[in-house]
Amino acid sequence: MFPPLRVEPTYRKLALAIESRILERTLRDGEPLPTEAELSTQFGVHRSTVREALRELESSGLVTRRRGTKRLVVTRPGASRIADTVGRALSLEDVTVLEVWESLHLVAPAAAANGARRRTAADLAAIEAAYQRFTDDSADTNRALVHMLAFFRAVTRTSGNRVLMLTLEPLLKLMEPTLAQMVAGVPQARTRITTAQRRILEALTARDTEAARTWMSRYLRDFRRGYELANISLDQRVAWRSSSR
Amino acid sequence: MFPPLRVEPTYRKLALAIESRILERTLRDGEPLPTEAELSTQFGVHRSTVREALRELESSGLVTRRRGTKRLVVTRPGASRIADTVGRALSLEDVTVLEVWESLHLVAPAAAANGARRRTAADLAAIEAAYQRFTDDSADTNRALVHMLAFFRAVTRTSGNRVLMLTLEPLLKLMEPTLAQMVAGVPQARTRITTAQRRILEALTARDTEAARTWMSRYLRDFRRGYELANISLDQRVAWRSSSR
DNA sequence: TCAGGCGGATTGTCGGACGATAGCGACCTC
DNA sequence: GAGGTCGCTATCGTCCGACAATCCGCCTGA
Repeated sequence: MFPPLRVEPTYRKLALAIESRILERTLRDGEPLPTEAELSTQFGVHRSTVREALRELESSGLVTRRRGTKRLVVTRPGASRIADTVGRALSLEDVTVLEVWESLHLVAPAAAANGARRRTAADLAAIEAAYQRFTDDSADTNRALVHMLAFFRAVTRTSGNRVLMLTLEPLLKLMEPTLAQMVAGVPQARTRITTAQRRILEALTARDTEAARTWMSRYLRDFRRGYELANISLDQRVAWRSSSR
Repeated sequence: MFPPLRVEPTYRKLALAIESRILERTLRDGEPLPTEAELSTQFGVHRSTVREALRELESSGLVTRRRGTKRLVVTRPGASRIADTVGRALSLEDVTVLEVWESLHLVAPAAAANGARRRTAADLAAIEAAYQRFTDDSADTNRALVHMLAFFRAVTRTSGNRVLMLTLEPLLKLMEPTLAQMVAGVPQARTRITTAQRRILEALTARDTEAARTWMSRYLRDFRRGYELANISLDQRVAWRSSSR
């Protein structure tokens, strides 16, 4: 038995070659990539081929172009890019709001509980800031949403677990549309959100693990109630609008 | 104040155009993409430009080439592709084994608990199959690993939550190298794994939510113990080898 | 020292070419 | 008629070369 031999096209080999340079840190975050012409001569292939490889890397977020600049620079695919990728995949799978909610309800309370132990003063300040912004500036639904999401992020960050942070991101993005609908449609939502956020903040301040978990959990369960009140079915598919980036 | 106007290059617009066709299901899963020449005339751009756009889509997994075939077909980015993307990102962030373990310890027990309620007979059969394969064929570490991962997947599937399944995938991939090290280095590992898996299977069979959660949790905690015995530091960065795909 | 102008370097897009091969149908054999 | 072979054509992979737009660094002059 021979292994099925696969001849990868040149552009793919090229992309892999550059990718591995980035992964092994030979090319480091922030460094500019060689120019297309340079790569073309170095690898001994035509510039068109180089460009195809570059598009591949660009789309996976390993290289990006800073606004209004020409050269590509090496970057790490940030949370928001990953969220895009994952969110798109999930929406193509016709994942329901319920599934996303469940996952969020799994991640966020655990993160909060973890955070209650390890949160720093800076973490707390960030959470408080998000909380304040929500209470001060939640008249506009979109603004309110932004602050809510920021609160989630800030709380999750206290867990010190970057995997959780990265996991959270697509969930938030997928929840956003229905969440907006809910906040807009349920009058008492803002008050309840404020209360829950305050309780969570207090729990984190007091380093009370269980309170943090519980209140985050209640907070999220309240969302479900809100959905019912706003007549949003949890069985509907999540919405997705591809961010042009 | 004007919003910063950004002129996207043609290849990007093209990629977005095709992507949105896929997202809105005008182009459906499995359908072949038009040929490059066709796209080139339809959009009125040069074929090179089309190709750059296609590379972008290809790298994001929205279109793929079936082995030994020419035409690109529309596909949904599968779990393993997502796992690649996420795993790469996490490894670039120098995420530690501990962080991944924590996340796994968060997801898997919850999935098992959920699954205890909704598991079907087919689910059970799949889990049992994975369990059997592990007990029968765990002499070779790599084989053992494959079966272990299959067990996790099968259990998580019972939760009926595709978000969890997708979340699990990168975690497994990131754990794999250290897990292999552990299984290879700790003689009693195989026995303990067998036991834990059997308990989990039994709990799921009996629809015992709490037992399922507990045993999965213990199972994972046992990994930590194994790491200690095998002298694997949880603070080390996760390993990553990019799968050529 | 800093604003502004200038030229080269780099990217974006294009036209076209050519070899390799996957896909497909015609044709042949049993 | 089923199955296999042959050859054509469409399509992809790669290359060559060109040119406009524009970013960048340098130089100059106030």
